[in-house]
Amino acid sequence: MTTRKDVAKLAGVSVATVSHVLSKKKYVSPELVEKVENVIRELNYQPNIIARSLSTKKTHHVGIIVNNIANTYYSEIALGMSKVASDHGYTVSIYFVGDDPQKYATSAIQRQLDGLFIATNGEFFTTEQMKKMLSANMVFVNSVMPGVGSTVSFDYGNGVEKMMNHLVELNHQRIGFLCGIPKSTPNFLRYKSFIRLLQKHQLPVLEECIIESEAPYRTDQNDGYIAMKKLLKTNSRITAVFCLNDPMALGAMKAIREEGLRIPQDISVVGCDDQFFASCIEPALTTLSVPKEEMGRQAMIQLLKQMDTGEKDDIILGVDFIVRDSTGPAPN
Amino acid sequence: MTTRKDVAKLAGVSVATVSHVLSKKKYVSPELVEKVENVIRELNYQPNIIARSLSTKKTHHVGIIVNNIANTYYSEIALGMSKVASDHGYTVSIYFVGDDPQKYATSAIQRQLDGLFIATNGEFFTTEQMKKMLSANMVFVNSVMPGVGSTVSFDYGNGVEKMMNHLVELNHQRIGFLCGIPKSTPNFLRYKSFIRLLQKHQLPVLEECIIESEAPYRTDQNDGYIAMKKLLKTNSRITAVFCLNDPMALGAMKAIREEGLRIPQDISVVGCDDQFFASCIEPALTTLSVPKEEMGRQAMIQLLKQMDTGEKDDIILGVDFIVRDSTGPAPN
DNA sequence: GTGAAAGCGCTAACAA
DNA sequence: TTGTTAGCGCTTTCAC
Repeated sequence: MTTRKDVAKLAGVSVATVSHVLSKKKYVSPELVEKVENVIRELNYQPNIIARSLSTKKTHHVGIIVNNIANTYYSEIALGMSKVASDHGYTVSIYFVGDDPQKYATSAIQRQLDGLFIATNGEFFTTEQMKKMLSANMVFVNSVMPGVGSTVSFDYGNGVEKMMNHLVELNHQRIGFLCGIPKSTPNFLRYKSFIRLLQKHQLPVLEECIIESEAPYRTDQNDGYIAMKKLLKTNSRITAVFCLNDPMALGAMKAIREEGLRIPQDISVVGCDDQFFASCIEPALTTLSVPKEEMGRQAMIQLLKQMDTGEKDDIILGVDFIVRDSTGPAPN
Repeated sequence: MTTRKDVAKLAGVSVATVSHVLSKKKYVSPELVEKVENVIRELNYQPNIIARSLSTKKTHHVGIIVNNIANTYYSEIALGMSKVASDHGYTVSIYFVGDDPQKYATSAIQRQLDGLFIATNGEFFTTEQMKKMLSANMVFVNSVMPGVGSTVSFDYGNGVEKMMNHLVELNHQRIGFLCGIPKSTPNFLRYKSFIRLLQKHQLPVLEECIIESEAPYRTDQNDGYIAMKKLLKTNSRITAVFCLNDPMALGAMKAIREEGLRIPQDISVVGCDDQFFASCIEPALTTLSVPKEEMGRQAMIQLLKQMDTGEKDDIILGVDFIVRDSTGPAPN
């Protein structure tokens, strides 16, 4: 490994001078600059970021904690983050929420991460743990965690409202919700909005038609399938079902078909997220569309700002409602 | 930040002793061990990995270069890697193949990554670049890159063989292939096997029915849709189509439906990867199933081995063929 | 303008 | 058995 010392020796200058031309923070005579730059090129010298980090106490390394990177919802968010991060010289590491939250917290501290994104759908860390995690440093949150750091979130409330208007227009009255995670999850906007809007439209809140999945709450197609089977077994004669996300909707559609019911003639299905397959399946899925990559981008931008100025913000990103073919008029 | 020095002072021992109890490599009297451990707990001391790395020249940090993490194919591989990595105290950072391969190479060097996985479907780096990348260190490859590092790959050849047997049994003779990436891609096993097996079964190689996508080769549902439209326009009267992956198959199915054709009565469709949606869509997709998470796991295991012993291996993972409802007898 | 040197937190060889 | 100390490669202050 070639170090700054090697460069200095070959260029006949001091190590400090090499640093100065590298950082461009101090004036160095053009002759030396050139000489040093030549040697750097010649030796193909690459500064050691680890050493720099130790000295500056800035690692330019951030982490993102996600539920399940194999879910495109999270991976697209991660993609957005990575793009912005990369443009700013940051490296991003991925931590999967697995067994032990403490483990990630520990690693994040020991690695001296400059920042951390929390992109999970539950409350995996307590505020206390969070604060400790980066010793009062910047922490990013996607699901809301007041006071700890900036937040970037989707305006699900608004999205759910548009969806409910749509369903009501189509005369749906008995509407189920495959909510995936526990109703009691803090800041569970989709759930809260769902209830609020049922009430607003004076529709019944059918408790037995709001189906939570079992831990570990994968909220994937399989959870959706199971939940929908359960919902159909209740015999509640719902005419429409809202699903936490598109994979769950996909599973739900399968369950519906297996019962010999048609979509949307017998049951309308609404998903959430507008994942890549939503427009391709048959029938194409009506869904809420959230700007996932943009969220990742915004999150990283907020992190950068927070690291720079200490300012914390709460960003809310708009949600679109996309009507496709999986919703139709309620049957009589 | 509390350092080892703080611990030493409070415990009334030397910094070395603290290290010794931490590393457990040297005997320390039980009394001191306890004293030190108490102080560590009291101060909530966390060793600084950055500093350790600088000293040991091991970062316990690996990188993975992927095409598109938003593709579950890659994200599941990443998941497998991460799990094993995490179990061994490694952190994994993700690099997205974007504009500039050089950029990742540089970052990997400067960050002193211990290892690097290359999980892309093209030849983004030359062997030369690779070698330089980690100064003859361990590099992992998913698509084959002889001599540079260990490889882990899927036995696509075998999978394609099973698939072709299936199609031939169903009397398909004119078979298309949405191959996504250029046919000329090195080690393009699926393509090579496809050709080989057509010949083996004495079926025609319909050049105009092997559709490459356009750069940047996203090989997603949209590429599949476009490619299938193109294929149908050739009027080649194919009765079956093999797709590079499941998302492309999904797009292809949409294109087929739009032309008023039925699956599988008019055209049989085969995907590849067995992604999560394959079994849920209608008709359920016949596809090659590859153990993605297992591949990630194996890759990390190989990396660990390579870092430990220097041994390089070539692992080949089996591929299953899963018959579902998107394939049926060829029409007359 | 340039360079010497202290220090970032930790490891590990060597002393005591 | 425990402690001293010289690095690891880089930054940065402060002399010269």
